[in-house]
Amino acid sequence: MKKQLQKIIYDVLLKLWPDSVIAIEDIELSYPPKNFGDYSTNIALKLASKVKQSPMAVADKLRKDLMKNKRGDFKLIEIAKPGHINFYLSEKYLQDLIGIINEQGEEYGNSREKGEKVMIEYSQPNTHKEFHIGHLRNVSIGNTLVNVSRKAGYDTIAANYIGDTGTHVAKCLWALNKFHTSESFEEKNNKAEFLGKVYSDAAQAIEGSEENEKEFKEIQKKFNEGDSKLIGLWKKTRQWSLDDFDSIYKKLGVSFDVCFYESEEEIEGKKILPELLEKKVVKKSKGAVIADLEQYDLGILVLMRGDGSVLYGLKDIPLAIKKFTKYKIDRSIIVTDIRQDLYFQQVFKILELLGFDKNTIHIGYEFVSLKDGEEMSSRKGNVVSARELFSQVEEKIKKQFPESVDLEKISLGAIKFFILKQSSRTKIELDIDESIKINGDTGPYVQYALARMNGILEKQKEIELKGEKKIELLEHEKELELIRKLLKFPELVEDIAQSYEVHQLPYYAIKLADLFHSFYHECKVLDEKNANRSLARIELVKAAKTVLTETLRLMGVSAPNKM
RNA sequence: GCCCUUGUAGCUCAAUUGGAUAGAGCGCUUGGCUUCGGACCAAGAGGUUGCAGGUUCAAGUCCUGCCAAGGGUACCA
Repeated sequence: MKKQLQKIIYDVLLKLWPDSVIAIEDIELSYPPKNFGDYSTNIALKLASKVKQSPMAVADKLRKDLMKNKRGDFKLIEIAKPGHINFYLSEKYLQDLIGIINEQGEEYGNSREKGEKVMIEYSQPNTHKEFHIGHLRNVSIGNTLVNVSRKAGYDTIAANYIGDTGTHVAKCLWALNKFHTSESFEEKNNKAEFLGKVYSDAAQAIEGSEENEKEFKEIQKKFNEGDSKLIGLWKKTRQWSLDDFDSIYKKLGVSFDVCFYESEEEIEGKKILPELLEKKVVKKSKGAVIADLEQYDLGILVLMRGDGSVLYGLKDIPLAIKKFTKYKIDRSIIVTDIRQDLYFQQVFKILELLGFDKNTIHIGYEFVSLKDGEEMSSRKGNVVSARELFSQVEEKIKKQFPESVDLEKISLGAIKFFILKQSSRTKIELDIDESIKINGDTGPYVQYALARMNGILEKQKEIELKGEKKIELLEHEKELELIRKLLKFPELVEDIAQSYEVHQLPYYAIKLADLFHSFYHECKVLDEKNANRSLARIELVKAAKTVLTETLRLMGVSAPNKM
């Protein structure tokens, strides 16, 4: 609707003030406050000084011409102080939308193919470390972006990039050799959890002792040189972590189209280094290899240590190049912790200097900390693992609803909603008891709305409604408000694909659930005495169910049929 | 030191990216099931948007200064 309306306004502008016309995309349409219509434009305010008339005069002229072109979609076009033009959709337009939604089903809200290829890299867990609740924020955001991007018509590749090598791995290997025999760890039940523990113990042991540090450095050197025994241990333990990640992804309902590994990119990085030096994008300094980006106000990035070991940057560059050349993408999106923002600006600048001045975007989110304000750090060993969070929340929900059969769906819904609801700019201080709630603005609240819709649609099968479906009978304020919300869904998808602000999705879902609950209390759906209207209301419930289910799907949340 | 982000109701967060009367939930006060599921609904109280200036038809949003919190800033990722 938004786009059609833009076009209509544009045509009128063209006719009235051909000299002052602005680009069609610059005609802003917003959702006005309550009782000011469905759409609103401030174009008259913008145009007033250009055409040297008062905003209200401009608005009034526009309105008169718009009235002639409005067709049946709008019942009213008004102007309001200081120069807003407000559009009120007709009841018929809203009623007809229900038929459109029910016809399109889950495809409602899909945009046309945009012909643009996008890769979204997210998750990026480290092997040999615990998968903790901070990683959950990354996965929730990344997966939502992928789903939204696809729905908005972009050819989207979901990518993972696993940190399977580096200092943390060497530390873990050192500790495994020193403190554990192979028999002792072969029989562990949760091997990934065990590895995480070994890693944090190792980190602390090395920090506190020079002797340990020396030993570890030797192991690290041997590992980097390809010592066969260490490589064997690395391969085995690495697989434990990878298996663990797979099971977590499965539980979360996310999947990746491609998976990159740091151990592989490290080799590529070494290969590409001579070329980088030759092109003078990087240089040697103080024994290390650096990119001096001071002239761009981006400081200095170290790509290779003095001892010849490869740092993250030298792996990310060949990876980025691969994304653009091998996968032929037009836009590259990387989701990580906000603390890496400068780092990625540096990497993107280096890519630009190499001639890859493509569309590269870093989406940073603030980190998750624990309630006491202490930062989670797997090095310190004070992390709350994702699994621990799952089981604690499930337990909590089980206590509340002992009869529920879909604890997993409900608790995952609660967790993902809680995480996604906050804009990526805010820090999340997590207190499991306080944070993951089940009433109010939460996942379960929305799931409950869906369960009610299901309840109605199930019950409908048991009764006989003798009548004729008359969609024009939907004229109750609550019905129309609900439809108005459904109308906005496609525009929301399009918005998020542009702004990457995934938190709008849970807010939309909550508002939609809200309007449904409110409708539910005011309007009885199944009413044999009013069969015609009942049949129409069933169509509305179906449409609401479709849109709400689809909204949740974008967030990676599913809802139980019964709660 | 320099750079970035944040500061909105008692608490946790929104605000269509410069638009109209700054909105939700939790908590608090009150009301609602002989009814399609009360994990719900309806109503109320609660605000100098950190402080002070500036820009314009219009500022929570932009610019300047200050205060407070967090992060980044050459060998972590």
